Amino acid sequence: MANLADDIEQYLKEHLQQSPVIEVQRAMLAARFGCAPSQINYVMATRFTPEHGYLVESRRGGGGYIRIIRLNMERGDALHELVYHEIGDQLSQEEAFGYISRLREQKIISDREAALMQAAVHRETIRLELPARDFLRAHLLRSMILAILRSS
Amino acid sequence: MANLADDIEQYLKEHLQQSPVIEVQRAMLAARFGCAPSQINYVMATRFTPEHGYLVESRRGGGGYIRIIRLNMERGDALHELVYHEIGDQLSQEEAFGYISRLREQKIISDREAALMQAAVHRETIRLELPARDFLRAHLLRSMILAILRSS
DNA sequence: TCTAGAAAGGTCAAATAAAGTCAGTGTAAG
DNA sequence: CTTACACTGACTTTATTTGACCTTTCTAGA
Repeated sequence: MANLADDIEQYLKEHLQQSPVIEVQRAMLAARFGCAPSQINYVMATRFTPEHGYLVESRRGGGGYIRIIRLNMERGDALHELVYHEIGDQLSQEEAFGYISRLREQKIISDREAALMQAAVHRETIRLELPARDFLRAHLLRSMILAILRSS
Repeated sequence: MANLADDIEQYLKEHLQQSPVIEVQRAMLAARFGCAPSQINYVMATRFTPEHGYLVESRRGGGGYIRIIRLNMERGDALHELVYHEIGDQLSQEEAFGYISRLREQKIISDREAALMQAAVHRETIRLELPARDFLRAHLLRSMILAILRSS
Protein backbone atom coordinates (compact mmCIF):
# COMPACT_ATOMS: atom_id res chain seq x y z
CA MET A 1 0.00 0.00 0.00
CA ALA A 2 0.98 3.55 0.74
CA ASN A 3 1.02 4.64 -2.82
CA LEU A 4 1.10 8.22 -3.91
CA ALA A 5 -2.60 8.59 -4.42
CA ASP A 6 -3.23 7.43 -0.88
CA ASP A 7 -0.65 9.86 0.48
CA ILE A 8 -2.20 12.77 -1.35
CA GLU A 9 -5.63 11.73 -0.18
CA GLN A 10 -4.40 11.54 3.38
CA TYR A 11 -2.74 14.91 3.19
CA LEU A 12 -5.84 16.62 1.86
CA LYS A 13 -8.13 14.94 4.35
CA GLU A 14 -6.02 16.16 7.23
CA HIS A 15 -6.55 19.69 6.06
CA LEU A 16 -10.21 19.01 5.53
CA GLN A 17 -10.59 18.14 9.18
CA GLN A 18 -9.69 21.69 10.08
CA SER A 19 -12.07 23.32 7.67
CA PRO A 20 -14.83 22.07 5.42
CA VAL A 21 -13.39 23.83 2.39
CA ILE A 22 -9.82 23.90 1.20
CA GLU A 23 -8.19 25.33 -1.88
CA VAL A 24 -5.04 24.03 -3.46
CA GLN A 25 -3.10 24.65 -6.60
CA ARG A 26 -2.70 21.63 -8.73
CA ALA A 27 0.88 22.36 -9.79
CA MET A 28 1.93 23.16 -6.19
CA LEU A 29 0.50 19.97 -4.85
CA ALA A 30 2.04 17.93 -7.64
CA ALA A 31 5.40 19.51 -6.93
CA ARG A 32 5.12 18.75 -3.22
CA PHE A 33 4.49 15.10 -3.95
CA GLY A 34 6.84 14.98 -6.89
CA CYS A 35 4.32 13.72 -9.38
CA ALA A 36 2.61 14.72 -12.58
CA PRO A 37 -0.13 17.33 -12.22
CA SER A 38 -2.64 14.99 -13.76
CA GLN A 39 -2.12 12.70 -10.81
CA ILE A 40 -4.00 15.24 -8.76
CA ASN A 41 -6.97 14.90 -11.06
CA TYR A 42 -6.79 11.18 -10.58
CA VAL A 43 -6.95 11.57 -6.82
CA MET A 44 -9.91 13.91 -7.13
CA ALA A 45 -11.73 11.56 -9.43
CA THR A 46 -11.20 8.49 -7.28
CA ARG A 47 -11.27 9.82 -3.71
CA PHE A 48 -13.15 13.07 -3.59
CA THR A 49 -16.35 12.28 -5.39
CA PRO A 50 -19.81 13.11 -4.05
CA GLU A 51 -20.20 9.43 -3.22
CA HIS A 52 -17.31 9.87 -0.84
CA GLY A 53 -18.87 13.01 0.56
CA TYR A 54 -16.89 15.65 -1.25
CA LEU A 55 -17.40 18.12 -4.03
CA VAL A 56 -14.60 19.51 -6.14
CA GLU A 57 -14.74 22.80 -7.97
CA SER A 58 -11.96 24.40 -9.90
CA ARG A 59 -10.93 27.31 -12.00
CA ARG A 60 -8.39 27.51 -14.79
CA GLY A 61 -6.16 30.34 -15.87
CA GLY A 62 -4.29 32.89 -13.83
CA GLY A 63 -5.19 32.58 -10.16
CA GLY A 64 -6.64 29.16 -10.81
CA TYR A 65 -7.30 26.67 -8.02
CA ILE A 66 -8.89 23.42 -7.00
CA ARG A 67 -11.42 23.71 -4.19
CA ILE A 68 -12.49 20.68 -2.22
CA ILE A 69 -15.66 20.85 -0.17
CA ARG A 70 -16.44 18.36 2.56
CA LEU A 71 -20.16 17.72 2.56
CA ASN A 72 -22.06 17.91 5.77
CA MET A 73 -23.16 14.33 6.32
CA GLU A 74 -25.50 14.69 9.26
CA ARG A 75 -28.82 14.67 7.52
CA GLY A 76 -26.83 14.54 4.35
CA ASP A 77 -27.02 10.78 4.34
CA ALA A 78 -30.64 10.89 3.36
CA LEU A 79 -29.87 13.16 0.47
CA HIS A 80 -26.98 10.98 -0.45
CA GLU A 81 -29.12 7.93 -0.50
CA LEU A 82 -31.50 9.85 -2.72
CA VAL A 83 -28.85 11.00 -5.14
CA TYR A 84 -26.99 7.75 -5.52
CA HIS A 85 -29.52 5.02 -5.05
CA GLU A 86 -33.05 6.21 -5.44
CA ILE A 87 -32.69 8.49 -8.40
CA GLY A 88 -31.64 6.36 -11.29
CA ASP A 89 -30.37 7.70 -14.53
CA GLN A 90 -33.84 8.35 -15.87
CA LEU A 91 -36.75 10.06 -14.17
CA SER A 92 -40.31 10.82 -15.15
CA GLN A 93 -41.85 14.15 -14.21
CA GLU A 94 -44.11 12.46 -11.68
CA GLU A 95 -41.20 10.72 -10.00
CA ALA A 96 -39.22 13.95 -9.87
CA PHE A 97 -42.14 15.87 -8.41
CA GLY A 98 -42.50 13.11 -5.85
CA TYR A 99 -38.93 13.47 -4.66
CA ILE A 100 -39.23 17.23 -4.57
CA SER A 101 -42.34 17.25 -2.47
CA ARG A 102 -40.83 14.73 -0.13
CA LEU A 103 -37.88 17.06 0.39
CA ARG A 104 -40.26 19.90 1.07
CA GLU A 105 -42.26 17.91 3.55
CA GLN A 106 -39.08 16.97 5.34
CA LYS A 107 -38.23 20.69 5.48
CA ILE A 108 -35.00 20.08 3.67
CA ILE A 109 -35.97 22.63 1.08
CA SER A 110 -38.23 25.66 1.26
CA ASP A 111 -41.41 26.18 -0.73
CA ARG A 112 -39.65 28.53 -3.07
CA GLU A 113 -36.81 26.12 -3.61
CA ALA A 114 -39.32 23.40 -4.35
CA ALA A 115 -41.06 25.64 -6.86
CA LEU A 116 -37.73 26.37 -8.48
CA MET A 117 -36.83 22.74 -8.77
CA GLN A 118 -40.24 21.81 -10.10
CA ALA A 119 -39.96 24.46 -12.75
CA ALA A 120 -36.59 23.13 -13.79
CA VAL A 121 -37.69 19.53 -14.22
CA HIS A 122 -41.07 20.33 -15.75
CA ARG A 123 -41.65 18.78 -19.14
CA GLU A 124 -42.43 22.15 -20.66
CA THR A 125 -39.01 23.38 -19.60
CA ILE A 126 -37.06 20.42 -20.87
CA ARG A 127 -38.41 20.16 -24.36
CA LEU A 128 -36.58 17.10 -25.54
CA GLU A 129 -37.74 13.83 -27.01
CA LEU A 130 -37.89 10.83 -24.76
CA PRO A 131 -35.78 9.23 -23.51
CA ALA A 132 -33.34 12.18 -23.56
CA ARG A 133 -35.78 14.21 -21.48
CA ASP A 134 -35.89 11.66 -18.67
CA PHE A 135 -32.13 11.35 -18.64
CA LEU A 136 -31.68 15.07 -18.41
CA ARG A 137 -34.31 15.33 -15.68
CA ALA A 138 -32.45 12.81 -13.55
CA HIS A 139 -29.27 14.77 -14.11
CA LEU A 140 -30.92 18.05 -13.23
CA LEU A 141 -32.45 16.81 -10.03
CA ARG A 142 -29.23 15.17 -8.94
CA SER A 143 -27.19 18.30 -9.57
CA MET A 144 -29.65 20.49 -7.74
CA ILE A 145 -29.72 18.23 -4.72
CA LEU A 146 -25.93 18.24 -4.65
CA ALA A 147 -26.06 22.03 -4.73
CA ILE A 148 -28.28 21.96 -1.65
CA LEU A 149 -25.90 19.58 0.01
CA ARG A 150 -23.02 21.88 -0.73
CA SER A 151 -24.59 25.04 0.56
CA SER A 152 -25.93 23.74 3.84
CA MET B 1 -4.10 32.95 -5.31
CA ALA B 2 -6.63 35.73 -5.55
CA ASN B 3 -6.05 37.33 -8.88
CA LEU B 4 -5.97 40.96 -9.75
CA ALA B 5 -9.22 41.01 -11.64
CA ASP B 6 -11.07 39.68 -8.60
CA ASP B 7 -9.42 42.25 -6.35
CA ILE B 8 -10.37 45.09 -8.62
CA GLU B 9 -13.90 43.79 -8.89
CA GLN B 10 -14.24 43.63 -5.15
CA TYR B 11 -12.80 47.08 -4.65
CA LEU B 12 -15.28 48.58 -7.08
CA LYS B 13 -18.21 46.69 -5.63
CA GLU B 14 -17.45 47.98 -2.18
CA HIS B 15 -17.75 51.49 -3.48
CA LEU B 16 -20.87 50.57 -5.35
CA GLN B 17 -22.55 49.57 -2.13
CA GLN B 18 -22.32 53.16 -0.95
CA SER B 19 -23.73 54.69 -4.07
CA PRO B 20 -25.29 53.33 -7.23
CA VAL B 21 -22.94 55.28 -9.46
CA ILE B 22 -19.20 55.61 -9.22
CA GLU B 23 -16.64 57.23 -11.43
CA VAL B 24 -13.03 56.19 -11.66
CA GLN B 25 -10.08 57.06 -13.78
CA ARG B 26 -8.64 54.14 -15.61
CA ALA B 27 -5.01 55.14 -15.21
CA MET B 28 -5.46 55.93 -11.50
CA LEU B 29 -7.07 52.59 -10.80
CA ALA B 30 -4.43 50.76 -12.80
CA ALA B 31 -1.71 52.55 -10.85
CA ARG B 32 -3.34 51.68 -7.53
CA PHE B 33 -3.36 48.02 -8.43
CA GLY B 34 -0.06 48.13 -10.24
CA CYS B 35 -1.31 46.77 -13.51
CA ALA B 36 -1.75 47.72 -17.14
CA PRO B 37 -4.62 50.10 -17.83
CA SER B 38 -6.19 47.66 -20.20
CA GLN B 39 -6.65 45.33 -17.26
CA ILE B 40 -9.39 47.68 -16.11
CA ASN B 41 -11.21 47.16 -19.38
CA TYR B 42 -10.94 43.45 -18.86
CA VAL B 43 -12.57 43.72 -15.47
CA MET B 44 -15.37 45.84 -16.91
CA ALA B 45 -15.94 43.39 -19.72
CA THR B 46 -16.04 40.32 -17.52
CA ARG B 47 -17.60 41.55 -14.26
CA PHE B 48 -19.67 44.62 -14.91
CA THR B 49 -21.84 43.54 -17.78
CA PRO B 50 -25.57 44.24 -18.09
CA GLU B 51 -26.20 40.60 -17.17
CA HIS B 52 -24.49 41.28 -13.89
CA GLY B 53 -26.68 44.32 -13.48
CA TYR B 54 -24.25 47.08 -14.29
CA LEU B 55 -23.83 49.67 -16.98
CA VAL B 56 -20.48 51.15 -17.84
CA GLU B 57 -20.08 54.49 -19.54
CA SER B 58 -16.90 56.32 -20.25
CA ARG B 59 -15.40 59.35 -21.80
CA ARG B 60 -11.97 59.85 -23.33
CA GLY B 61 -9.75 62.87 -23.45
CA GLY B 62 -8.94 65.40 -20.77
CA GLY B 63 -11.17 64.90 -17.75
CA GLY B 64 -12.05 61.45 -18.99
CA TYR B 65 -13.58 58.84 -16.70
CA ILE B 66 -15.18 55.46 -16.42
CA ARG B 67 -18.61 55.49 -14.80
CA ILE B 68 -20.16 52.35 -13.40
CA ILE B 69 -23.87 52.30 -12.72
CA ARG B 70 -25.49 49.67 -10.56
CA LEU B 71 -28.94 48.84 -11.84
CA ASN B 72 -31.45 47.79 -9.28
CA MET B 73 -34.52 45.68 -9.37
CA GLU B 74 -36.73 47.22 -6.78
CA ARG B 75 -39.63 47.43 -9.15
CA GLY B 76 -41.53 44.16 -9.21
CA ASP B 77 -41.75 44.16 -12.95
CA ALA B 78 -37.99 44.21 -13.26
CA LEU B 79 -38.05 40.45 -13.06
CA HIS B 80 -40.68 40.44 -15.70
CA GLU B 81 -38.49 42.59 -17.86
CA LEU B 82 -35.65 40.15 -17.27
CA VAL B 83 -37.72 37.16 -18.28
CA TYR B 84 -39.42 38.62 -21.29
CA HIS B 85 -36.88 40.95 -22.78
CA GLU B 86 -33.38 40.56 -21.46
CA ILE B 87 -33.03 36.80 -21.57
CA GLY B 88 -33.08 35.80 -25.19
CA ASP B 89 -33.68 32.32 -26.45
CA GLN B 90 -30.05 31.27 -26.12
CA LEU B 91 -27.75 31.78 -23.18
CA SER B 92 -24.13 30.94 -22.52
CA GLN B 93 -23.12 29.69 -19.10
CA GLU B 94 -21.34 32.94 -18.39
CA GLU B 95 -24.40 35.00 -19.24
CA ALA B 96 -26.61 32.80 -17.11
CA PHE B 97 -24.21 32.98 -14.18
CA GLY B 98 -24.19 36.74 -14.63
CA TYR B 99 -27.97 36.94 -14.28
CA ILE B 100 -27.94 34.64 -11.31
CA SER B 101 -25.30 36.58 -9.45
CA ARG B 102 -27.20 39.75 -10.15
CA LEU B 103 -30.34 38.26 -8.62
CA ARG B 104 -28.35 37.22 -5.61
CA GLU B 105 -26.58 40.52 -5.17
CA GLN B 106 -29.92 42.26 -5.26
CA LYS B 107 -31.30 39.88 -2.65
CA ILE B 108 -34.03 38.63 -4.89
CA ILE B 109 -32.85 35.09 -4.37
CA SER B 110 -30.95 33.51 -1.50
CA ASP B 111 -27.49 32.00 -1.72
CA ARG B 112 -28.97 28.53 -1.74
CA GLU B 113 -31.40 29.39 -4.49
CA ALA B 114 -28.53 30.83 -6.46
CA ALA B 115 -26.53 27.64 -5.97
CA LEU B 116 -29.52 25.61 -7.12
CA MET B 117 -29.96 27.68 -10.23
CA GLN B 118 -26.27 27.60 -11.03
CA ALA B 119 -26.24 23.85 -10.73
CA ALA B 120 -29.18 23.59 -13.09
CA VAL B 121 -27.66 25.71 -15.84
CA HIS B 122 -24.11 24.41 -15.46
CA ARG B 123 -22.69 22.90 -18.60
CA GLU B 124 -21.89 19.66 -16.81
CA THR B 125 -25.55 19.29 -15.94
CA ILE B 126 -26.90 20.03 -19.38
CA ARG B 127 -24.83 17.69 -21.42
CA LEU B 128 -26.06 18.56 -24.86
CA GLU B 129 -24.29 19.68 -27.97
CA LEU B 130 -24.39 23.33 -28.85
CA PRO B 131 -26.56 25.10 -29.75
CA ALA B 132 -29.18 22.92 -28.07
CA ARG B 133 -27.47 23.44 -24.74
CA ASP B 134 -27.74 27.22 -24.94
CA PHE B 135 -31.39 27.04 -25.92
CA LEU B 136 -32.21 24.77 -23.03
CA ARG B 137 -30.25 26.95 -20.63
CA ALA B 138 -32.28 30.00 -21.59
CA HIS B 139 -35.44 27.99 -21.10
CA LEU B 140 -34.33 26.71 -17.73
CA LEU B 141 -33.37 30.08 -16.38
CA ARG B 142 -36.57 31.67 -17.59
CA SER B 143 -38.71 28.96 -16.04
CA MET B 144 -36.90 29.16 -12.74
CA ILE B 145 -37.22 32.93 -12.55
CA LEU B 146 -40.90 32.66 -13.34
CA ALA B 147 -41.24 30.17 -10.52
CA ILE B 148 -39.67 32.70 -8.17
CA LEU B 149 -42.02 35.37 -9.45
CA ARG B 150 -45.05 33.20 -8.88
CA SER B 151 -44.13 32.10 -5.41
CA SER B 152 -43.33 35.51 -3.94
C1' DT C 1 -11.22 80.26 -35.59
C1' DC C 2 -8.02 76.59 -36.35
C1' DT C 3 -4.75 73.44 -35.11
C1' DA C 4 -1.33 70.87 -32.62
C1' DG C 5 -0.34 68.73 -28.70
C1' DA C 6 -1.71 66.48 -24.34
C1' DA C 7 -4.68 63.75 -21.85
C1' DA C 8 -7.58 60.69 -21.42
C1' DG C 9 -9.86 55.87 -22.66
C1' DG C 10 -10.46 51.61 -26.29
C1' DT C 11 -9.09 47.44 -28.92
C1' DC C 12 -6.96 43.34 -29.97
C1' DA C 13 -3.69 39.89 -30.31
C1' DA C 14 -0.07 37.61 -27.94
C1' DA C 15 1.99 35.99 -23.72
C1' DT C 16 1.32 33.74 -19.50
C1' DA C 17 -0.80 30.96 -16.09
C1' DA C 18 -3.46 27.93 -14.64
C1' DA C 19 -6.48 23.30 -14.83
C1' DG C 20 -8.75 19.25 -17.68
C1' DT C 21 -8.72 15.16 -20.75
C1' DC C 22 -7.48 10.87 -22.40
C1' DA C 23 -5.06 7.19 -24.15
C1' DG C 24 -1.53 4.51 -23.00
C1' DT C 25 2.04 2.38 -19.82
C1' DG C 26 3.42 0.42 -15.59
C1' DT C 27 2.56 -2.41 -11.38
C1' DA C 28 0.97 -5.26 -7.87
C1' DA C 29 -2.57 -8.42 -5.83
C1' DG C 30 -5.00 -12.47 -6.58
C1' DC D 1 -1.18 -14.31 -16.08
C1' DT D 2 -4.67 -11.29 -15.78
C1' DT D 3 -7.12 -7.56 -14.10
C1' DA D 4 -7.84 -3.44 -11.58
C1' DC D 5 -5.64 0.37 -10.02
C1' DA D 6 -1.91 3.92 -10.29
C1' DC D 7 0.56 7.03 -12.92
C1' DT D 8 2.36 9.90 -16.88
C1' DG D 9 2.77 13.10 -20.71
C1' DA D 10 1.11 15.25 -24.75
C1' DC D 11 -2.46 17.98 -26.00
C1' DT D 12 -6.64 20.97 -25.01
C1' DT D 13 -9.35 24.54 -22.85
C1' DT D 14 -10.00 28.50 -20.15
C1' DA D 15 -8.79 32.77 -17.67
C1' DT D 16 -5.81 36.53 -16.81
C1' DT D 17 -2.42 40.06 -17.95
C1' DT D 18 0.22 42.98 -20.84
C1' DG D 19 1.75 46.06 -24.52
C1' DA D 20 1.58 48.21 -28.92
C1' DC D 21 -1.24 50.91 -31.44
C1' DC D 22 -5.83 53.57 -32.16
C1' DT D 23 -9.57 57.05 -31.17
C1' DT D 24 -11.72 60.77 -28.77
C1' DT D 25 -11.78 64.99 -26.26
C1' DC D 26 -9.87 69.05 -24.29
C1' DT D 27 -6.94 73.16 -24.24
C1' DA D 28 -3.68 76.61 -25.34
C1' DG D 29 -1.51 79.29 -28.73
C1' DA D 30 -1.22 81.23 -33.50
